[in-house]
Amino acid sequence: MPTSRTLPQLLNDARSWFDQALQAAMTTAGAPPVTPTQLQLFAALDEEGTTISELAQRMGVTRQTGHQAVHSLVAAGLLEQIPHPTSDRKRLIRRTQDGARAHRQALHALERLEAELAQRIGRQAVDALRTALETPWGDPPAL
Amino acid sequence: MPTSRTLPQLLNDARSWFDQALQAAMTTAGAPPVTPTQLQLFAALDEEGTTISELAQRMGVTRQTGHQAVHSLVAAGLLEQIPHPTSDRKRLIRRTQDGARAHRQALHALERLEAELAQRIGRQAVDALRTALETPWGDPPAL
DNA sequence: CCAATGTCAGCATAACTGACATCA
DNA sequence: CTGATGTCAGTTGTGCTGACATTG
Repeated sequence: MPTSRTLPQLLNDARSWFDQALQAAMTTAGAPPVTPTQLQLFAALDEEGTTISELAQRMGVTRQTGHQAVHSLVAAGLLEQIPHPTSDRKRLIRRTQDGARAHRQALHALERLEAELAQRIGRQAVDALRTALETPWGDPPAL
Repeated sequence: MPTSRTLPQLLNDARSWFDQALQAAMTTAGAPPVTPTQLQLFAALDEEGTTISELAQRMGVTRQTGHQAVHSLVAAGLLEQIPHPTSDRKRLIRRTQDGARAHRQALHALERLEAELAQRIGRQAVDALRTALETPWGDPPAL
């Protein structure tokens, strides 16, 4: 018996489980395939609209990476860029109607997945998982 | 207050925490930078040597992806390919001495990281995390 | 002039599929 | 011949850095 699998591996497998299931759920629902990365972008948006720079900061990626992610979602018709009310330099990112719908569908699918997981490994285990992950871990240590 | 972050996001953040810390620990130790992906490859090896196809199966990736990962580690001097005793077609992958050393260092770093995490969020929370992740989740549901 | 913002272009990594030679 | 194996080549997705125009 080899030593137990490492936490990074286990975390990765868990993430993959959700990724695959979310993809499957969205495609069978005929919805645009929203990846968890894109879902994270949607979650970082607010209702009034958000600039790309602000969005990138919230997601913890560079401005350019944010730009690219937004660009592909604009191309897919799920986001739109509108002029900023007070500044010509800034442009606000907003969900289109299709985007808002896809966002709701994805969130709903995740809720069902979490419920399904609770049935499989126990509600208590899922809650403990959430709790451990939601507790702030602080900066990665240098040791 | 927006609804709580999704589990895939939380899992991703946790994985990133380990990734960054492991990278930092290895480079400050002067060791070859072993990514968690590469660590997973090492974990899939057995002592006698393993074929690329077998390795890829254990990692859950394609044969070609496995080949590529092995190739870069051979180039880095951490793995070597030796002829198979009974078949000319197969070639066995083994760790070099450097590879075995880097592997041990990485595993040790992860142990210390897990201990550090236990100090920050509690041993109980870390144990619960492990337990929830180690419980078999089954196949991703189709819903 | 300076700093923030958006954008374009290019690079790196890690996954994938396709194609092909080889050998049990 | 067939199937498994190793390999090469190309594509995709997602992150990065660098460079540049625009504008407050």
